[in-house]
Amino acid sequence: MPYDPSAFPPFAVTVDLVVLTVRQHALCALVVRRGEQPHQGRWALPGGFVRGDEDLSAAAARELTEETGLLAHDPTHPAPPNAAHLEQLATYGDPKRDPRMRVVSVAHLALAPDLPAPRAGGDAHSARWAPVESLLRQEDTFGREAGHGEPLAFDHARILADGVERARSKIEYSSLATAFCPREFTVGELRRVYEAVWGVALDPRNFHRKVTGTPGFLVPTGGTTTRQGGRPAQLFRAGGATLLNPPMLRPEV
Amino acid sequence: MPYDPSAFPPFAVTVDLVVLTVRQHALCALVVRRGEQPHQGRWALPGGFVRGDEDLSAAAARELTEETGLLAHDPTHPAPPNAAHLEQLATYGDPKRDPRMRVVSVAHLALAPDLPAPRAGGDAHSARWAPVESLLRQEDTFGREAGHGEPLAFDHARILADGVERARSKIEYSSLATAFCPREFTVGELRRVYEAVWGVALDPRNFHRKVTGTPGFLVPTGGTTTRQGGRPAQLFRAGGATLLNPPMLRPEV
DNA sequence: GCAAAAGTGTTTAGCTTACACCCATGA
DNA sequence: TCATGGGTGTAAGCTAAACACTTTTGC
Repeated sequence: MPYDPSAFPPFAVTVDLVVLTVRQHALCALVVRRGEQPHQGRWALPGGFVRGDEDLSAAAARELTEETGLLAHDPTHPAPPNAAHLEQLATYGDPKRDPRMRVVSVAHLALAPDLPAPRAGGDAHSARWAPVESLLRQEDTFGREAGHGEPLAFDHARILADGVERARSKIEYSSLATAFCPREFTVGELRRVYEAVWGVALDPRNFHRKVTGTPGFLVPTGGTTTRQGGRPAQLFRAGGATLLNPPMLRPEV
Repeated sequence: MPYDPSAFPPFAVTVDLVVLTVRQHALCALVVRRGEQPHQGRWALPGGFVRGDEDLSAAAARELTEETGLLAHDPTHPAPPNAAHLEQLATYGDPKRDPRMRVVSVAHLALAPDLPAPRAGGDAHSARWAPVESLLRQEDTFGREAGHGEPLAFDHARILADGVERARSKIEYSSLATAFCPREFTVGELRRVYEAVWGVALDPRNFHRKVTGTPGFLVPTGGTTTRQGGRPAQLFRAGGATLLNPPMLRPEV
């Protein structure tokens, strides 16, 4: 059945960002306070319109830098100090997802190390890191959490849940967990990333053997640190490997 | 940096389909001959514009039915006889990917059993199943293949490659390979699906043990068939399990 | 009978797990 | 000295890979 292309309906295309980090043993997402209607005053994922001459990934990288100061990191090049992992997540286009007009949102997932402080940019009045656990619990129960009573705007709870699930599964078979760590980190710090993202406890001894025994995952820098207390721990940087084979095994839920 | 939403640039949004099947031991994709400019006469992935009141998945399901007669299959419901698996793949929005206008394409991946014959629909003059190996080889070498000399239109070779990669990895840890099989199938037929998608040979004996030993993957129907020759083989239907744990292991490349 | 495909049994190697145990530091 | 986290050793159990072998049909 032919469809007249000259009469194609106009869409607005946006990018929304699921920016995840690990702070204080909890997986957190960046949310911004909406400054305008609809859902004014509600928390939402950062995002914005794609410009006319801009690729989707470029729009996502631009929004990421505006909101956080982080640079999207092309994995084929050496990482700048404030690098974050950025990848496309999925696209959301329910005709009713935005009451103003037909908006298709290309969601992206960013993984970043713990930052000093979020930086409010774009049209957001303020920004904060919130534990994903509390952001997603609201979707089900509407239990009012300390300081932020409403569920996320639009379909952003759904997008966040998809992003979290992507991150949880992807650190199983890739070295992406290092994107949550500073440039130099210890095995224990990397383990705490896995524990926070998966929400489980891992055996420190087997974890150590596993990650140090996977070729290309970690490269020792030679230095040590005692910033976590206890015996000095070796410092590592992320190695060149991107796929872990065999993968890290997530314990049964 | 605020950006005036009232001045958002208008986009056309399309869905493109990577429809895969296995025929004669080869992974094949559905391609249609373009009937109009640009790239008139070239092979392309089937697709079309998303309508004004239509969700993205609904548009993809509509295009799939128009092109093949297959029904997109909600895995929470029992499968109709002509069911296909359909899922979102990725979104492609390079500003220059279509010379006519700014088009964002939300690609979807469909997996279907071997069909009697493709059915030309939409604005396509004709449709055919082509081995993905030959469709993707053209991207690199431009070696002229029998009967179809040019690479795919637009960025469709890239989209196809992404869809094939998704299918190859997803049959590792999910029961999706059964989507390539008829409703009742033998272990050997399922193995030939894996072999065609991965392009490797698998040990029939270990494969048999593995798939029949994974709970919920296959349920015996009680019947047998000799349509593959040799000793009669038990017939199975896809079980309720969607995730395979432990996964099928793809041999080293 | 013979070819062909379907299945079963068995051995070996690699990996995960659980946990005992030792190491090096700060307080 | 003790608490804390870092790191190594080791034995048990599970899985996959390789392959010998039996089963059941069509021709």
